[in-house]
Amino acid sequence: MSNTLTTKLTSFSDLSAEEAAALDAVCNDTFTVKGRDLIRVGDRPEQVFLVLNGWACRYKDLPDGKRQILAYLIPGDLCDPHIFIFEQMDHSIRAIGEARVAAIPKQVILDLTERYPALARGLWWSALVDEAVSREWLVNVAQRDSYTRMAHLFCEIWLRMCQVKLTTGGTFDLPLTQEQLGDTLGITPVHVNRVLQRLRAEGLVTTRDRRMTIHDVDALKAAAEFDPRYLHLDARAAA
Amino acid sequence: MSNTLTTKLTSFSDLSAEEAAALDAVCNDTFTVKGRDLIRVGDRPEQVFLVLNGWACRYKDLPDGKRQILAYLIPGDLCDPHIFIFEQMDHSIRAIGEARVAAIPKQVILDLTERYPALARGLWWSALVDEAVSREWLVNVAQRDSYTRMAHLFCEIWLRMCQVKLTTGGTFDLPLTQEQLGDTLGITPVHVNRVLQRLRAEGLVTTRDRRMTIHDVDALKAAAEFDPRYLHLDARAAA
DNA sequence: CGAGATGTTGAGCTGACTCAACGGGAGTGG
DNA sequence: CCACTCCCGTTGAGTCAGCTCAACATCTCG
Repeated sequence: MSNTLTTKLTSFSDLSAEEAAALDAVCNDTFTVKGRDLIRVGDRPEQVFLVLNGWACRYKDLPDGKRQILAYLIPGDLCDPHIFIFEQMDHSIRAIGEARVAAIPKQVILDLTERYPALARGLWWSALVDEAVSREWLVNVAQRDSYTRMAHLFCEIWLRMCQVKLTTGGTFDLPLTQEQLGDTLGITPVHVNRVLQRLRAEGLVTTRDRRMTIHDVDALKAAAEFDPRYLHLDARAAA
Repeated sequence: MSNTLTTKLTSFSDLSAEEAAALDAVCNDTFTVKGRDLIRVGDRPEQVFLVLNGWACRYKDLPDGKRQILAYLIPGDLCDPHIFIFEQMDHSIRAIGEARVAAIPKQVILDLTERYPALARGLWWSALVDEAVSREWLVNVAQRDSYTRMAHLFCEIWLRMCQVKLTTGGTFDLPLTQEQLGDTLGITPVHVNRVLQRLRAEGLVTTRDRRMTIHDVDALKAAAEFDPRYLHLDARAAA
């Protein structure tokens, strides 16, 4: 069984058996964390983390105690291979709930991308998608009301989970508390609760045991004004 | 007189005379635009643009007519050299006011970074800073009220303009309309006006003829809860 | 000299916030 | 096995930052 990163990259372009094997081999140093920081502001990481199971997030804390979640790292996500150009991290990365993570020395990544150009290209593509997602989050928070905003986030998570084949029916893991959703969307936990209730009342989603079910993806997309192009999922078809 | 990109990269690490010259030589194909798109959603650009004079911005339009500005490109800014991995742009880039721009074929960039590793590293660093800025914008819009938010934006612009030596005293070009400020900060033009008046009333800034003067940078930083670390300006000192 | 773009002001409205309370479930310790 | 506590979700009621709508003032430029 190959790792999730392989699954993700395969959605971009075919990998040879050798490349897939090289990617899998990279994950020998794995460990489990639970709700703890993997990387903290000010660190200068010498390794790259790959999420194998569970979720993590990038976030920033503000002096007044507020927190903003900048991105989710779901299985198959790599926290940036380029970061070692900076002297220090300007944000932190933390596991959400329990997560299994592989630590990969940066040299291993460098060797890998040098030997296998297809992998290099795939990782590039993946990093660019992460940037595109970040841009869309800005649009989301700045321009859409809380209802549309939350629906939009769920559509995005849905598609990303589909990409790594972690959905069954309309259901997938969503290990977030309402507070964390609030820190993602820039709204209060109280308000998250009310908006979520509306989405449930309209029959769009159900949540249960840290899992979410989307009952009508198209209806949710419509509610979210969702245009999936920014995820660049079609790279394979177009290439 | 060398171009502004050279100035910017020099703030990261020294460039040899040869490297600086190579960078300058790249800008032979220049032109002037005024408030028009350089790149549009759906395009697949085969070249990279370097802003020499004036400003440009990345932006996205929404179906309901709203617009979000995602980033400003000021002199010395390159619109990403990696974008050609994607099939199509997911946002547009437009000149703000009148701007002089150099069009650089992507192959020229590739050659340059291959021949001069120091340049490659500098461009890397610059791209990473752009990402860091984008993350901070998300924090800004999601977590800070409109007053703090606007002050924060002005602090950032101030430091970026300083980096490319485009400030004189506390004054610098700010070719933005209040509507564009609104599209940047996620607030109404009407509200931009009122917040701006408050910043003026408190003696923090003055605007006149599309130029801004900051009268007390420290006071403005305090009002903005501004922490400049995300701009990674100290790369040189730390390295 | 007219027209569109930009900036300014006033007045009323509303989406999201604050504060405060309560319920249920999971873990912990006695 | 119960009592306690903490975390998380839920609900209600009042408040406010920022919005909408609408008018008007300036300015630029053809």
